[in-house]
Amino acid sequence: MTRRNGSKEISELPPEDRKQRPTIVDIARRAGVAPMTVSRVVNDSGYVSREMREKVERAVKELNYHPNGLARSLKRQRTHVIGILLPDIANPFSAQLVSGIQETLVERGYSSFISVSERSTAREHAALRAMFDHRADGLIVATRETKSGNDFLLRLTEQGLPMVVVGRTLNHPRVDRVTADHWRGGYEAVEHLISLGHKRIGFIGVSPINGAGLRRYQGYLDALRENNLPIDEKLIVGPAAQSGPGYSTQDDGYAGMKKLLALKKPPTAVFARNDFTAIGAMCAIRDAGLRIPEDAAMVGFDNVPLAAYTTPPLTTVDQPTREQGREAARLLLERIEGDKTRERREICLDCHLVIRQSTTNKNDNKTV
Amino acid sequence: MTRRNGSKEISELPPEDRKQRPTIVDIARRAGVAPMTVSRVVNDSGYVSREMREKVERAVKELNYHPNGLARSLKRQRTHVIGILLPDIANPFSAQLVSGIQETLVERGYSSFISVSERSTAREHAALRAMFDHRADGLIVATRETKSGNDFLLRLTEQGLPMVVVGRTLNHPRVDRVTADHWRGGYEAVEHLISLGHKRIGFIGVSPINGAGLRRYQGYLDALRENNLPIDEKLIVGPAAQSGPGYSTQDDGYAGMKKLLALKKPPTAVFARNDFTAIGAMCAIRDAGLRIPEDAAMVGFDNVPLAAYTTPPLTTVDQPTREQGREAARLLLERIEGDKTRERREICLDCHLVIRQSTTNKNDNKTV
DNA sequence: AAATCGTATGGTAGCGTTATCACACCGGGC
DNA sequence: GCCCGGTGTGATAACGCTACCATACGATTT
Repeated sequence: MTRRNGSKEISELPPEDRKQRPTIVDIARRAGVAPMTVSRVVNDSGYVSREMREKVERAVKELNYHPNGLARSLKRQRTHVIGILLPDIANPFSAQLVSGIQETLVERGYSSFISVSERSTAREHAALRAMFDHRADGLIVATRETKSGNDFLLRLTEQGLPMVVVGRTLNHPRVDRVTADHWRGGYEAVEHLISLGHKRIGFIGVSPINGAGLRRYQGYLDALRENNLPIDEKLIVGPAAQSGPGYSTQDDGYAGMKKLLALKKPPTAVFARNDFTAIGAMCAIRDAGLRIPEDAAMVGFDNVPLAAYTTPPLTTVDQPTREQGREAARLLLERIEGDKTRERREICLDCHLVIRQSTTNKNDNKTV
Repeated sequence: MTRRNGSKEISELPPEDRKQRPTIVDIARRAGVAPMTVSRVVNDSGYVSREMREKVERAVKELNYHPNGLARSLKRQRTHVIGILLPDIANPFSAQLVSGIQETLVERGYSSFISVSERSTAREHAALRAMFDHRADGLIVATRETKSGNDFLLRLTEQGLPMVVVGRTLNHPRVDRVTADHWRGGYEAVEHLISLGHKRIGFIGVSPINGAGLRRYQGYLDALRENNLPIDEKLIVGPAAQSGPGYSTQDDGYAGMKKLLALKKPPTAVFARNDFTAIGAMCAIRDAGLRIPEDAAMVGFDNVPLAAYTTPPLTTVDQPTREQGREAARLLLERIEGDKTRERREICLDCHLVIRQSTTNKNDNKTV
């Protein structure tokens, strides 16, 4: 009983009851071996005789020993923890991304801890700082780009923290990148509308701040251009400029669509930045007493599970989110366990259009 | 240059370039003081002269020093990290809960790391184990109850890990609990339907496994009983029994409603276990060519942001999720920083019914 | 018979912090 | 002149673990 002091508390409990978590020394004593031998058994490394191994394993079980991850990580200079930074959580995209990441990580013996920035740069900083200080072995970052966020990420990279970004950019030679081809997804969505005869096609959800970086929006612009349709800025509406990183919700969709419907010549079809925005917009159309798709067709982006259950079911662009997660984790582990300084790598996966009744009701109008 | 060996790599880089993160010793050397003094400056503890403090602060800034959280936590026996265990992530409930938790935590100087069980007990175990091994100071658990999950949680509690459960139970004298009054929420939802004249009211989303534990469902049963309406088991349909913990999605809602509509006497109103289930059910009603609420009224639970944007907007029960998060964090910190062995405490917050057009279209039929 | 090798175990030293004690200085009160 | 309390600084020893080296023994090999 050389452990701890705080003398008063000790006397209140019988010494054996003090639920101190056992350490490797406790196990060693109990099994009558050296701590080093316990370590070898627990980590299954080096030579241990059957006899010793059994003694140790018995002691481990009896005291319910689990190694202290802090001490182990400190010594090994490896935590086997990957930090995942998400913009927000209420979101099928986040869920599938995490699911894909974890799929790869668990089979390689890593755990992952998630943090959420909630569109606040202060929170983003705090989360990154916490991950860095607790020495995560690497980071997967899926937050939206901001100036100060980027600076911070670059600083961490410079300090040697391996990093992969998903669905965004970060310009650094040692930061890998995984995305889906949002440009093409947007392009095909708009081509689909054009092929249905639409000529006035709106876009909801782009804010002046980050329109340049939004590739699905660039796809929209390019599809119009290449089909010789005019780009009418009145048909492009975004969420009210806000302090945080760009984002767009059902509220923005509703408000945006109202603006479009108030125009002298409203669009006959609308491409929304994401499915939630599209859902909000569809509400506005319905509230205006108009029909979808006859009076206004709608396309979303992301193919969230709910998109099959809107009224009418939503045409949208599917991106392989889970696979992006898997690839991101793979790249990160490659860098962590292999060459930390190898040149950046980029992986771009394909999107594809899912046609439902919000653009055409030629199919019979059933959900499933 | 006493640091590290791996001799070959060293010679390839000029020694100054080795991006080793600086330690407290590096700072001490640079500032010409003892490590202890650096520690005092960094932690703002004990006596330090202005002169020393400035020297140290300069060195800290120049080398961009940040203390190693592992070492610090190991020494202090405190990580200042709280683990949050969520059932899944694609979910406004999770988002608001986390948001509330973090609100409280950041102002008290803690960080939080999230893990997701994704309805797999194996994942749940792994996540808990990782949190425990990395010595999180406490846990907030919002996963669904399962036998093996409960056992595991109880073991961790017995080992002295402070814990609060949210929206579920865990029977242990040292585990606090935060919930909303789902029973009353369910009760009021059903009373609302009864007051509109409904007599055949269905329930979607309960599986035989955990119906007993689902308090909103008990509220449904009790409301029927106390209004002398018969409980008809044919009107109660759940997701197909499955291995994992109970859950219910739009898919279950759609399938469940189809079953109900196929009955000889289908219900005139349905209470769904959650909003997503309700949304799926509404699709099934529409696909059957029926009107909401005239042919079938619908009530959900949770008041997710999307509920205001369904067709028609969904009557549902709102629970104060963010506040549950705040309370959970408060209780946990109280236990961590105060009396670790104090008796369990329970906090139950009120729900309230939000009436929209899926039960009555007397209001004018606008979304906002 | 000596050198070599695979197997088995333990000792020691640190990973990067900080609690604790030790010491040293200064001014003031007796 | 001595003691005291407040102030300032550093040395030392952990926290719990594992990399590394040292040792030891039996079985080959030369």
